[in-house]
Amino acid sequence: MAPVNSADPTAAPTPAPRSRRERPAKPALSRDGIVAAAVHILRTEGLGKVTMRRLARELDTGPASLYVYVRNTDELHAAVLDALLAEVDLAPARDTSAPWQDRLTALLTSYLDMLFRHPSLARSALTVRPEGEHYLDLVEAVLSLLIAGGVPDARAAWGVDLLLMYATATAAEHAGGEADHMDATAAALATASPARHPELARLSSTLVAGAPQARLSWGFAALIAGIAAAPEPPTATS
Amino acid sequence: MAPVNSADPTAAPTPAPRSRRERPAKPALSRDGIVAAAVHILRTEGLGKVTMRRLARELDTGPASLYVYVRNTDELHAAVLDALLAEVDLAPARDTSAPWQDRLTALLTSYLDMLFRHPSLARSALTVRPEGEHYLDLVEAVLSLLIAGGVPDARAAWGVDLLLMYATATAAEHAGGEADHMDATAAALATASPARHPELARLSSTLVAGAPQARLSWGFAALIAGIAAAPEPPTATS
DNA sequence: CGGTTGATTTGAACGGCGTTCTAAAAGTTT
DNA sequence: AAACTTTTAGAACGCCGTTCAAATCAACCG
Repeated sequence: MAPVNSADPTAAPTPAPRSRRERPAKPALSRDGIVAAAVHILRTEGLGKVTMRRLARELDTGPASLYVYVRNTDELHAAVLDALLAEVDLAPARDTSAPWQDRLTALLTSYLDMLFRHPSLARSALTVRPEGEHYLDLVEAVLSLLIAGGVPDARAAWGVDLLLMYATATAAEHAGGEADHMDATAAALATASPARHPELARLSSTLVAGAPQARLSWGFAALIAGIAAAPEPPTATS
Repeated sequence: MAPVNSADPTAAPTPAPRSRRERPAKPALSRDGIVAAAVHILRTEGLGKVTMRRLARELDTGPASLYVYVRNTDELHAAVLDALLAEVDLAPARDTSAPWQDRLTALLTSYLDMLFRHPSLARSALTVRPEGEHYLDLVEAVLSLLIAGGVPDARAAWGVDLLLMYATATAAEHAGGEADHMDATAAALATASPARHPELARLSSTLVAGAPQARLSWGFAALIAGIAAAPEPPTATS
């Protein structure tokens, strides 16, 4: 590993920034500012670098200062996720000219594209509990499309979970080195002996076949069909 | 450094083990032994503690020694996952007396129960690329059940992904404090104003309704139905 | 205007982590 | 017995989250 440090403190051009209170450019630390800086780091260096210490460095302060506005790292990541959720294009939900299935697929694809744009974020998107406004917007959009498609209330409500989870999990799965994943899976499949894993050996090529895009839209189609076709859930009042 | 090991199985009452070369009881470090110890830590302390250093302490050695048998922490976690995959009950795949859908649900439920038994593991199960023998067994079982159900090859092959991903993602979602998750989501939904989120407000109770078990089996049913009903994927040769 | 009070900011520290390097020990071959 | 290869240890580097008590700042009150 190269111990590269372009910002080596011993080689500071400003000889002695005695205290960081010298420079007047400090934007006065706020939750929004913190999240914005975190998003910037995410964009340039990935979620792995969105850390309290790195973020404090970016804001020219100490890590402890952040804890006034953010409870912990998980909450920070959740806030970043919600901020990025604003990028999702909700227009398909309102456009009434196309079939509702196509609009739903377009909406989910937009959500998924956002996650792909920031691969490292996808992993945490599954586990983080989103509470932000933008997340509610997304849920509302998916839900209203299902309702518009004539899906009964109960199935629509539960189907939202299914659809969003599928999109999120797909992004999370492809988060690590993309080519690696498929290659490794294919290699593992190749080790399947026809004796122990007959079906797997027979279909090994089909299992990994298809462009990601094709698999994805097929998955959406299958889910939408399944939600519409599944039996009505019990209407028990929990 | 404190060589404190209250739960060391080989705990020697010798007050000052000057060097760890004193005791002869060292089981001679092997990949299997390492994974077994890691599983033990997982069982007792969760995945968060399955770390190179903690594991080395457990094995009464230094962290560096482990790197001969395990490339890095991710690979260690993958090995632990595969080891636990052995707990999944594959019997439903062979029992030909029940309807295939029920057997498939039983199989997936067994897989999911394993993940619930070790909640912290579920999160990494999504991102980790499983290459072990037990994972192949599971895929083979699911695949053969779909084939047995008359699902055409291409759809069955792609459907396996869908089903396993759903189960894994469900477990991962419930990994964090379980009650917290539902409560927080419900609270977030409550903040939805009927003006901005009409459908969401209308169905807020339905969205979080139902026992986890009921939602789960409904999800399986929807997926299975969707896989069977979805259009045939393009038979392009990639 | 000075002083008090409460919020904000900060430096320092504690304990933990992954990983790599180098040297020592153990085991194996010649 | 000597030369080698593999396995094990020790130590270190640089990161991380989080907490604490002190310092600073800002507003309000007399």
